Amino acid sequence: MLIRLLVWNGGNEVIRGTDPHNSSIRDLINIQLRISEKALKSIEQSKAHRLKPTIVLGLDAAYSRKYGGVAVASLVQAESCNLIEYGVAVGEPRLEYIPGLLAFREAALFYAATEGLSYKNYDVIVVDGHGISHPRYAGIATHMGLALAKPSIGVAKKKLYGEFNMINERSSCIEYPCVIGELRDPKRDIVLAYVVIPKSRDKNPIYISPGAFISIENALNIILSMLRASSSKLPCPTHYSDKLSKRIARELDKGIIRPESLKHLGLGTLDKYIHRLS
DNA sequence: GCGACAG
DNA sequence: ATCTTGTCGC
Repeated sequence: MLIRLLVWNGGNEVIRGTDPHNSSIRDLINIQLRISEKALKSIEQSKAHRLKPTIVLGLDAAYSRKYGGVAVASLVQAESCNLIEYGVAVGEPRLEYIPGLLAFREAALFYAATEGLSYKNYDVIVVDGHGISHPRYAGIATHMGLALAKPSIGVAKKKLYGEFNMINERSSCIEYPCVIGELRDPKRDIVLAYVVIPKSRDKNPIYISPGAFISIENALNIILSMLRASSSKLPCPTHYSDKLSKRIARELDKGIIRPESLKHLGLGTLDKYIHRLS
């Protein structure tokens, strides 16, 4: 298998060999409780900093009927949104989809996609999914930030957890992207995510939350700047990963490409793929 | 018991 | 996430 089992166990290092399939739901939840403790602390300590990323990593996955999950890690230039290179990982998920436990299904594949990259000094990670706007403050973006030891941001297309609080009427939006509200924690008095209407034709909101090592304000302004440079509803890092993972999953099923050939896709840049992006 | 429920 | 044709709009 190309996928390597790997999850963050809440300690100080990534543990290899932990299999979600052989763990109880309770065990997985306990791991998240330890993760969020670390993440919330790192977010708190980041309130003084202001990160201006140069290179950003985007993570997303699609599914192939024949081979399972297809994860893509895209490296983009923050300023221009140009795709620099991307890594791919394919493998059967070790856990079914369970709301709140998505990380145990996809994080290992994301990590594997990252291993194929030749450049690893990116400044921030953008993940398709939530960060701390999660019932245990440990969404997949939080898992990835800790696993890769980098600031991480979650950009989700649907709400998972939190109480929506309107800041601006949608009708009052003059320019896009437009921040219309926030997701507040029903238990504590904190903001977990910002709700933003993108400037694309799709006016459904996206949810921006910090994963780890970054403040929510910093996470918001970074994503807002990338949304303005993108024609998509998603910021370019996850937009590239979304398009590439879906195309690769489809071509794998159609037999146009084989899993073994992805080892090559995982290294270096492939202009022919970039140009064929819709 | 009744909703809510990332990808 | 995925299953799927035509169709509305820039």
